[in-house]
Amino acid sequence: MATSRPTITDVARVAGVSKGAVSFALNGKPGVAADTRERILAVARDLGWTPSLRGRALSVSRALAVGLVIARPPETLGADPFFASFIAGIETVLSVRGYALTLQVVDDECGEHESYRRLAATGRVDGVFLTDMRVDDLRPQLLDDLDLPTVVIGPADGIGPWPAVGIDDQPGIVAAVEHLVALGHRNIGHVAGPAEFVHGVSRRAAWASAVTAAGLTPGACITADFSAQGGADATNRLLDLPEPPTAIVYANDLMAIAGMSTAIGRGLDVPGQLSVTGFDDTPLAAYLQPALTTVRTDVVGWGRAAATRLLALVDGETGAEIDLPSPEFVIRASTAPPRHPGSGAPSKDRRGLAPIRHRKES
Amino acid sequence: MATSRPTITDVARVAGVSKGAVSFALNGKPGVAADTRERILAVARDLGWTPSLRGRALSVSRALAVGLVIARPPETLGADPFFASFIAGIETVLSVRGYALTLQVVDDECGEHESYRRLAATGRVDGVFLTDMRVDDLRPQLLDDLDLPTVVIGPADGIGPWPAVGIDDQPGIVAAVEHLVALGHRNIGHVAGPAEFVHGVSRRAAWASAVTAAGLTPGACITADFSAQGGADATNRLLDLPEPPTAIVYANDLMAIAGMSTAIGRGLDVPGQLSVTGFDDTPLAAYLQPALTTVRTDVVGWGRAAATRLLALVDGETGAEIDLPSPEFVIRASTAPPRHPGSGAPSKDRRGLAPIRHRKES
DNA sequence: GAGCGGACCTAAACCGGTTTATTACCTCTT
DNA sequence: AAGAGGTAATAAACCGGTTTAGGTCCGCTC
Repeated sequence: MATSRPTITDVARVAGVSKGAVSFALNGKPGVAADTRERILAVARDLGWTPSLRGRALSVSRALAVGLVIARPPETLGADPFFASFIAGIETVLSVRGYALTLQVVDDECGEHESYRRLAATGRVDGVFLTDMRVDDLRPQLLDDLDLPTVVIGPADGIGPWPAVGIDDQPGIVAAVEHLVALGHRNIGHVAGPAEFVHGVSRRAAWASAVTAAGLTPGACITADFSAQGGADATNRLLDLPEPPTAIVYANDLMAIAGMSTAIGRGLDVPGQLSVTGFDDTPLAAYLQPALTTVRTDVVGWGRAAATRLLALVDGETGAEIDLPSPEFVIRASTAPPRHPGSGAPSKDRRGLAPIRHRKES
Repeated sequence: MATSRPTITDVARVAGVSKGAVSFALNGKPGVAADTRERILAVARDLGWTPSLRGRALSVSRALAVGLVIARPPETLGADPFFASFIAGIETVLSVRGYALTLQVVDDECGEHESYRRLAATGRVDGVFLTDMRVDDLRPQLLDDLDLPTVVIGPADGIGPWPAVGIDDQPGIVAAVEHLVALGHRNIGHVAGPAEFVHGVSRRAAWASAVTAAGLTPGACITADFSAQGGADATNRLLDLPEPPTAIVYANDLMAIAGMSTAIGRGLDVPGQLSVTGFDDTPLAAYLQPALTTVRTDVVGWGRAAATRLLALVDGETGAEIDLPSPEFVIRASTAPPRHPGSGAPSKDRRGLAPIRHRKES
């Protein structure tokens, strides 16, 4: 059994100096002669000393960790590519600063508040990321009361005075609508996320205004829940309408894929009879049949930016606004000109022969 | 600005007793008279006292946190439903014990070792979960050397003496093969995960032995990388064979979905001309066209069991082996009897009319 | 040569808990 | 009445760092 790791006291004893001197030397602070500093560093290296996080955390009154609380049912969480990339981005920043990420996954909104309270009360983290912002979200106020530095993940507008790092959803949705309009679609529907979420309503608003801006009246819109089941149901309802849309803009990929499958299951040709766009660019999107036209955002960069901002806040700095690249619209095979009434029904084989219309494709 | 939280010293002062007495009272230890205990607890409640994790962690020489290091590219990570559910399961156990989960996401295997070393050296965690086990994995030995309690996530056999919590992959794959054989398939191919991963080789072995057990010779097997791209490529190679398989067992859903789309893109009818099975039961699987026949495991329960075992190890107990339910085979629409040469090509509409063969479907 | 300032280093306090050693006091034996 | 044994509570050490308050020695100034 390995004897426990050396402490700063061991280093001091071996080097023949005081604890304080060792601390100064190791942190590059003045008050230690050059040769003494060398000696101390050498001893620390020989002994294989590394600072104890616990000792340091207590001493500096910092947790040296930040928190991310995710309140989602595992089903929609598992199919969402966002968090994996986002966390990967966060880590790149945290790791070089010696910070760690504490993750909590809770069921409901109530558990989420409880989770934040406990993180704050026990001093487990120095700050948190706030995701899945809701309209009139109570959490920023809660975290303000708890004195916990917070970075809101999402666009800054409309959420009040709290610091936010986000990518504006709208250009992506607008690009999708404009693309569909250019293809000749005149009846463009939308499957929205829940109205309680900011990214649900903002994407819906972007769809509506882009359609209006094109001189068209918005088609039908059905609010779903970002889940596969929700996407499938919403699609059925849209296609059951007397005048079903010829194109549907979905608020995320998961619903888009389920919707696309639903349409195909009903015997429709996609994109011949129905064009479909998603949002997220799931790893799967490019490998579906037909490949999904969607909106891609630099989620890793987003995580990096959010972490940078949060650490700045923790350090007491205001932290400058960080600009993120706009989302990128990726055109694949799930969108095409609408089949005009009277034109013959193209065979399904058309899919394989669809002209390459990729504007960008990694 | 809220004055900082009350400490145990504050409670002691207000209650008119010593720090030690407060500590005893709060932890239910003997040596405190009943009425004194009452008084102390009342004061603590009034002051809104909560123990400082940092103070306690230093004092008991525990981090009160466990770690999970994930070494995967964000692309395959984002599309894998495993971790979301797994982490959700872990949390249910950790939260009631006051433990937290520290998550690290790293790029490569090298970064992973570095990550573990740092977690151990700084004392950031009391134990770790080990996922994505490789054949001849060096990590258990490393963690043994680092004196960090470890629970291997995966079947216990073949990984040496280390404690493991896992679900045996094999029954699921065997069920898939038997199902396909029962449908009349005689040439069953496999798209495997990388040979370096335990769950890659074990699923492959299960496929091979099940096919052999059925009195058939295993069809072609192509090793891919669990990614969508890999699944698509492997599928193309299988279908380019002189005698392509009539059914393919994929080692995970992501490859199965990409493979199924590839087949459809080549003009094949699924399941008419090619049956497909996956593994994982992604939230999307049930909503594809055709819906994917796959293997579902209780990943949340798995996470719970792993966390229970790890906390037991951290407490110095050996921790009993925990039995997990066998995976469940979910039959959907991507599997059907092979079309015999000479029989007419059924129309695609057949899909919608496929007989209900669901054995279990939530 | 007393006074001063700076460089270098030590002792000790501190962060907020837990735990051990010790003391005060009470009761029961013998 | 002295000693044993138990209970209730306190003081102090401890976990491993950081940081402040001093203290010593040195050269420099006037």
